[in-house]
Amino acid sequence: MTTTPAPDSAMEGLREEDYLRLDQQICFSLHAASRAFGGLYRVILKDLGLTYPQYLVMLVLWEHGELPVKKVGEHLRLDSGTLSPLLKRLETAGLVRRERSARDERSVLVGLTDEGVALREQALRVPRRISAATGFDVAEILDLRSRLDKLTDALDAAALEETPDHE
Amino acid sequence: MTTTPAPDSAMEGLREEDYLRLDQQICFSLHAASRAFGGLYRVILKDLGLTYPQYLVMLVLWEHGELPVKKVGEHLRLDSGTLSPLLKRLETAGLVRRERSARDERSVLVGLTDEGVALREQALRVPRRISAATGFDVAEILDLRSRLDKLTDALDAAALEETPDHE
DNA sequence: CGCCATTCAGTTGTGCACAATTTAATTGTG
DNA sequence: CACAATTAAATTGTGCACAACTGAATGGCG
Repeated sequence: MTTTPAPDSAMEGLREEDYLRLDQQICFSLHAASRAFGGLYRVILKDLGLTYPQYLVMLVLWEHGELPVKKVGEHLRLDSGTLSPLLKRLETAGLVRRERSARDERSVLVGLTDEGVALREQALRVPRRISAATGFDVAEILDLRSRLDKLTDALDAAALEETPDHE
Repeated sequence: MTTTPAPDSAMEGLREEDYLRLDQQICFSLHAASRAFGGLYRVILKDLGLTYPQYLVMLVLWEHGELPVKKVGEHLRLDSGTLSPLLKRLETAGLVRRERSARDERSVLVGLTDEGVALREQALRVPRRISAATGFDVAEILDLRSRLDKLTDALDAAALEETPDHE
């Protein structure tokens, strides 16, 4: 229980009740925004036959080519428990190919099939539609992105601190 | 993680390929931030025996008291498909009580048990820990919240436009 | 060299999100 | 009043997220 109090100058006058309401606001907002994004992607990606997380995996493969499952997971912050069934579905859909690495038999290399490579052409029109849907210009998007990344780093660090078996 | 690539002032000069990369950045960031938040809440809420979505439901009930399932769903943007099993688990945990409305037999009223009311005392210390973990002050949180809400509204409107059966 | 801790992918189990459907109650309209 | 349309909750089915665990392969170290 070694929580750093982080004395915020502006929070002095707030009671715990106010915190509870403020907290409600921020977690509601983030939760809602995340799901709204997922909802729009769901509609737009329906033509491609991809879900939102599947689209993220395809983006990684389009950019980096063949990768071991581990590396894909590092790019997306996902573990094998999520990726294994997801990749199996992409393989069933014919977009992705999986094979054991010869160099390291523990590792499985994930690569694109011809069909997977071809799908990139369809995907190229997705970002413009998403971008237009946000109503934000590039500067706003970049600014929001940097704030979210900063938030993510802080939250990850804090979660690590809070974890009981953290020595 | 990676630094901002070529912060061009306008979208004019961007090709579709650039869009695809930019898009990757923003959807990665939002996805990651959302899950980082979930991860921290998971750690902090473990003491209370609540998941993050369950905590959101409890916040609504602490603030508004007894409500029909429909109203809870409106506050959280969730439907009965998500809420029914979630509320059943809260009921099993002894925090929540469900009963058919006498006025409208279709409706089910969700209320807090004594135990559910009592849990609020434990929950009061959660927001301060979350807030401290973000490393953001109140002004930053409020600013981020308003941007996210604006984004959510835009995305919802766009998803509606994109829906095929939208007249 | 041989053993053991580590690493990687996969599996299992729990819970959330959401679409589509089902059932029952209510409301609106002729 | 009767009956069709609507509404509320629950159920079913798919997919994602993550913790905990399994099993196989690897690499380090005595």
